[in-house]
Amino acid sequence: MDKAYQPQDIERRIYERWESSGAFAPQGAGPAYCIMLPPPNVTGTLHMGHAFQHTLMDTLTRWHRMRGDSVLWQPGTDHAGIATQMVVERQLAEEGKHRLELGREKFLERVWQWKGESGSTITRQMRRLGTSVDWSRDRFTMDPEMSRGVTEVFVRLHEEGLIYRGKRLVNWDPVLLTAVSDLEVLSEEENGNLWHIRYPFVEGAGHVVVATTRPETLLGDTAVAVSPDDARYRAQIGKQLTLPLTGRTIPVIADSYVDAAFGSGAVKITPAHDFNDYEMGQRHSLAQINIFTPDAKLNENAPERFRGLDRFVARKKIVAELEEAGLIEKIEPHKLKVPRGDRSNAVIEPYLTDQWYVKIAPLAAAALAAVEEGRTRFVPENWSKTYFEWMRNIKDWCVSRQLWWGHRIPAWYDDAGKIYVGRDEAEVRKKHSLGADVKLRQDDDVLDTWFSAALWPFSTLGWPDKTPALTKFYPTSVLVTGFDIIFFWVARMMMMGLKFTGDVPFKDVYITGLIRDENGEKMSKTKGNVIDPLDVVDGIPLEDLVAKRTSGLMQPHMKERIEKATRKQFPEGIAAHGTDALRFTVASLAGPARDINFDLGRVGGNRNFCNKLWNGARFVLMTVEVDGGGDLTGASELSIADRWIVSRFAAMLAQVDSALTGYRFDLAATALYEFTWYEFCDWYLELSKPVLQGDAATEAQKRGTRRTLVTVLEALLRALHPMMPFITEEIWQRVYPLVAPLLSAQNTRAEQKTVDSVMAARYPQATDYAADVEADTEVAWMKQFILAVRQIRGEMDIAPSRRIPLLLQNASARERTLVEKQFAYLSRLAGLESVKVLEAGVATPESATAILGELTLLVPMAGLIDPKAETERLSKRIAKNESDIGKLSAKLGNENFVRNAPPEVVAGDRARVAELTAQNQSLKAQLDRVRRLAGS
RNA sequence: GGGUGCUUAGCUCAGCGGUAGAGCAUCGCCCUUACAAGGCGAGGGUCGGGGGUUCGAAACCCUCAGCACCCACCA
Repeated sequence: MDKAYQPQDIERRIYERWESSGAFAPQGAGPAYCIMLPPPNVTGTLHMGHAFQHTLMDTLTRWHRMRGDSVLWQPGTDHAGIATQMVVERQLAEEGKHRLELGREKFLERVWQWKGESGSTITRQMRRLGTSVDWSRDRFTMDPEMSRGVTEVFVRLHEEGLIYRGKRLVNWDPVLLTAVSDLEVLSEEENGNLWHIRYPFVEGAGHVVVATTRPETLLGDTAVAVSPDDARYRAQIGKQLTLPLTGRTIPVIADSYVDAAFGSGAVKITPAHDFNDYEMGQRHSLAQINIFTPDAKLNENAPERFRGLDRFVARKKIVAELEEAGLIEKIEPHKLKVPRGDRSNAVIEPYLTDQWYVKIAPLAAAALAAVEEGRTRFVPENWSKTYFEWMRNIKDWCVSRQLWWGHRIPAWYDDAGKIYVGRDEAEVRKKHSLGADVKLRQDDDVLDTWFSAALWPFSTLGWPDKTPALTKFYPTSVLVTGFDIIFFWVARMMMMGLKFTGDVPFKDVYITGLIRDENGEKMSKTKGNVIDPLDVVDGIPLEDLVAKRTSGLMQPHMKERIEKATRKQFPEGIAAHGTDALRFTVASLAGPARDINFDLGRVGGNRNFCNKLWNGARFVLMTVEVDGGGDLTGASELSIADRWIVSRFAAMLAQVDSALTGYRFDLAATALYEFTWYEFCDWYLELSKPVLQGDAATEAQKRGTRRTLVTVLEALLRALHPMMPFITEEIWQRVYPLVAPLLSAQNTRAEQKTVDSVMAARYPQATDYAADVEADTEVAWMKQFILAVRQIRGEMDIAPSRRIPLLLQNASARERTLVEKQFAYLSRLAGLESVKVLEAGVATPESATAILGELTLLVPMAGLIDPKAETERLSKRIAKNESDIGKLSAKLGNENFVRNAPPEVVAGDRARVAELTAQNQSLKAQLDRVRRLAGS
């Protein structure tokens, strides 16, 4: 084995072997366990959020697989309608072309071509992360089988009256020229104005002042509304006003929606261009005058001089004309929420169009009930509140999009405009007895991408057919996803799943935090703070990183700032850390927090952890192979340290099990890390050396230790494997042959005599290993003993190579026995030359002192220790003890504490005070002696 | 306007009713044949402020402040 862990050599080779072995597909007859991979955009690339969530899913998948479950992790990609279409349109624009010139068919060819070129990027990247999905079942949302499910759902919902077509206001994106759903509109506060405009009365003098943020929509006004309770306007209700610039006459109406306290208390009503006004228009039977073209220019319903003007150009012109006519009362600066499309960033226009809607209330009711009844559980639990809140206020879902890339709506129109919905044209003709003479035209629109995504948990399993996979794996076990798509996706899968399968799509929804940069900022290309997970894995030189972050920026002026920040943050680029270090890091970041700040330093720490594991394994292999010749089957005897590490291992496994069961990947990672480094490497490997390297131990004792070394290591590799698949596989391949002859049948999967990969081995169970209280206690004492000596050595700057003599005072019978029995351990780990037990009353040389219970440890100072340094050390210790004694005594002096606290707590504190007091007594005596020495 | 989180060591985060923890960074001694990507020691926090419950609060309750996010039709 190399001296240091070199991940890049190992990872690719191992992944290829796993994949080609077919081990990612469901195996065996164990209970079904299934995770649906949230399908990434087929033309996208892997970002840190994917790396994070995929690691968690892979950890669960591998863990359950090793526990003997029949595991399906279903992969796939999403066609991502708008996003993908925009990319291809941009490519065309660079060639000076537009999709309308190409026509639908040619354009779609281009998109498929692009999908073919870039579609494998993300799946390739996923392989680098070790993702153990069942690639043989890979799906794409626009595969024929997936599309069949989409059509089926649409037709059935339509047959039940749960899909309808309606003309109403939708969120219209005037740049993309399509309707979008409520969720795809983001409202940000922006600076604007509140224009107070005078609308003169038709009869008589005077006017009503209306306040508006959108003066250009005045041209579509069909009323002015006031509050019925507003005394100022009571007399004007019912009167007619002259709508400026148009000469039209509109009425003053009363509606309780109007807030008398806002603006002027009078609101212009434009039913065709505002959601509230639309509803008020319905209540008062007002006309709807659409004044915009689809790309938000004024249309033929506007006075001629405004026609063809963009809405914002028209706004200026209208305000200018009003001002000229003396109709502007005042203009106030005003902050308002501006709705923008999440993809185009264009200001969204409420616009009257015909669209397809899903009637959501009946679907939502079932989805609400399922979570209320606990059939689906959110983890952490409080996300269910967010889900409830949205579900209770949900509105009908506009599912049609005026795009080309997506599932075309299965509806046909005849020349009279009559609509027929069916699985295909033939079915429609047959069902409605339409002869060949009737011309039918399919709806041009496609479905919202989230419509097909909503079917993912069952469409991927073969629905509408009743496939074995569907029966076995639905409902799936857990959905792992971010809170940002609870509404977009989770809620919709719940509704569709319940509707079409009668059961929830998943039992658990584990909501992860969102990965941000180290300052808590969202990672984005615009901010230039993106860290590509594969750059963390493979490393990237500074210049390449700068180039990557500053190329293709939407806002070129940010370039300089991004470059500067990048050079400052990564003066030497990013080092290669390997996949396992990245995976272990993101797993240990997966705590309950909602925002997760990605800290490269922690990946570095975990790369070191990999190296530690690597070298620990190297030690084990070297000692076992060299010393034992690999023969571990003979008679063996376990040392106290052997029994201890096994006992500790059992405790760690129990922790990991409960952590992973509760989706606390962070706690599982911590338990594994601490055991591996602090117990196995720091203590056990060191404790094994006196046994293996000396002549004192018998062959059986040596064999016992070698066996323990290698069997615990082998099981530890299995325990670590779900989070760190590559390094554990690489080491396991070398370790397993040594332990295979020793493993009982229960340690391999029942159906396999031997396994050729750690991913197919059985996950170690706490109950397979013996807890050993005696060993725990004894080793704990030895550790205390060794640490006490080490502390003196450390603080006195005694070189590690210098062996020192040690004297013991007040040793109890048990301590004498222990010291004698464990002398080899103690002397080796504490660097002792000798240990001498002093009888009571024997004079002691000047020494540095440590106290362990009753026992006093003395390191003679001659030639080793500076009396002044020892004075300081003792004083510090005494002061600390005194402060502790003070606190505890105060507590014990409170009779309420003594009366009410559990007896064991009180007794514990009392014992502690007694111990500290005794300790300080000897320390003080010692201090006096050393002081005299220092003074002389 | 509703709702949800967060505030613990210089930085990034665990702990969630009984003596303040980890990683990284810092300081000291060590190239002790598993590992210098390391070993052994050390320093560093009145757990955002205030109040309450309790024998005991970083943890539970109230309140204030700051930060972040989500939802909503105030023109």
